[in-house]
Amino acid sequence: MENGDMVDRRSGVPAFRQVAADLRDKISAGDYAPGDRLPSERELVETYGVSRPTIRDAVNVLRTEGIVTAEHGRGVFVRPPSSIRRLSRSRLSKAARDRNQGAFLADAAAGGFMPSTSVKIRFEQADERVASLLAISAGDEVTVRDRLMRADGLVVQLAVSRLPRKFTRDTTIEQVDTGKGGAYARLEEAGHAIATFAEYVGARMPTPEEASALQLAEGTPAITVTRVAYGSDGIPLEINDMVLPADKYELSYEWVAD
Amino acid sequence: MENGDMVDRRSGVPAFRQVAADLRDKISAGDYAPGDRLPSERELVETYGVSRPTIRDAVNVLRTEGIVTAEHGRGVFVRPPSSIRRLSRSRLSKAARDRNQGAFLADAAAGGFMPSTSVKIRFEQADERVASLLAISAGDEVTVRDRLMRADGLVVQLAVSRLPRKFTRDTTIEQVDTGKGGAYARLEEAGHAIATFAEYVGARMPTPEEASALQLAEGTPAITVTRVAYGSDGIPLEINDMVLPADKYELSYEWVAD
DNA sequence: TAGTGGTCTAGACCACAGC
DNA sequence: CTGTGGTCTAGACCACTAT
Repeated sequence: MENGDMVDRRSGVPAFRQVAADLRDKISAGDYAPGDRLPSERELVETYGVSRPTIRDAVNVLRTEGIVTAEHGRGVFVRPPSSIRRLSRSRLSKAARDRNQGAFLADAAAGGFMPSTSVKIRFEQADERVASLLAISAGDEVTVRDRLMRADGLVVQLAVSRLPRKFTRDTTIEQVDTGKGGAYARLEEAGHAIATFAEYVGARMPTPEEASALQLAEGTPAITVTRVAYGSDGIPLEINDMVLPADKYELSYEWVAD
Repeated sequence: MENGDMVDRRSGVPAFRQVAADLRDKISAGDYAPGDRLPSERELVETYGVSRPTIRDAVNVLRTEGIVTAEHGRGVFVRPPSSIRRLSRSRLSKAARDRNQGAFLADAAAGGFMPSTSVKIRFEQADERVASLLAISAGDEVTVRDRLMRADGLVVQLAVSRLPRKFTRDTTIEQVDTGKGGAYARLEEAGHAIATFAEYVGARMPTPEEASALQLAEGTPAITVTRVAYGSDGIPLEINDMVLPADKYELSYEWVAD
């Protein structure tokens, strides 16, 4: 900032935005490196010549942008870029599925972290969206497997899997432990081998529940993935709604041209 | 909220979070429907028995969650769910490429909107990341096509495409108008047909520049897509960094199992 | 104990929208 | 003109961290 770091009162730009922009510039210029503590709010009050609420507004801009985090009693710190784990989708190979219990554990094996999951089973009636994706009627019964995946103890993924109940009756899919090969193996035994997958990827800000479950820092979006598994006859067998922390994951897809 | 909508001072939960939670609940319960105006901040002051800055803190929580937007002089409104356009990746078919100038125009044709793009050409030296993705040396010259895509006048996508300059010299790829079939057609004419694609999908909060270019409302993340196009010999020919508004797009991928 | 961020107040004035 | 959100002040007290 030019004039001894004071804000320009005549520029028309709100003071808190000027301060935010100045701090942002200093961070990207390396004046404050990742992990560094910013000057305290009271120091910034002196530096910029504005009141503390104004400084807090400025810092909040950077917090919601995800470039700093505040720690109560300690200070405000420049967020180090978090290491991104690349999840290769399009690779739910049968071999990998046979070895263990599904995509997440396959990813774990590849990523070298200690996985654990908790599962809750419930049954519900398909709403509009679920019915449409599963090609059943709204109100039809679906089996719901609500999962919480941990890597080295940290929750890293929420996944809710839904299958038409007509495909899961009298199978271990309706139990917590689906057995070797997971739910897909049980479906195959029942004559419903998976033939194709579709995934729909989006992003949004997390709900408060998701934010606390995934321990998301402020300013961290969630990646949403809806995977639909189809049988060889094109019938949808399962939809899986996943929520991932956007600061930890990147999805990768590969395909051949034409 | 229970006690005549006043906040509970003894609960330990900050007043602004109680107000935010109450408003959030009322919105999801339908008391305030999409498009509805919330009570004015001064009315909420009376309702909850807190000061106006506290009300503003509460409303800001909802704004950064993307569930309301404030309009100066008019009020705070419940954000209607925006219509999501589904972009089918894995479908950059040669036929579609031949018909026009690339993936965006193909999407436009499918989506039924009026597309327009502006392009800036520049040349730069590959940084670490670009060099690694393009399998060249850091510092090698790359041709950069910086694009801004509009649909019906609105900016809906930023895309920066980089190719090793050794592949673009003496081609129209180094000009604004690449000609029929786009850059991929020119590459193919030069003996570099595209064989495979890879895409890496992530999400993050937009930079201020991206937010204003894409006219993103507060609390709207950006989806980032990095597409790498490979030749038949496995050599990377192009990387394309795209930024999309997460409230308008969903990406779809399909593949066959095994 | 001292320093940090977290919360909150009771105002004030400004800029914009709409009648 | 009135009502709306946007900005800002000058404090106060609390809760947490570190020494």
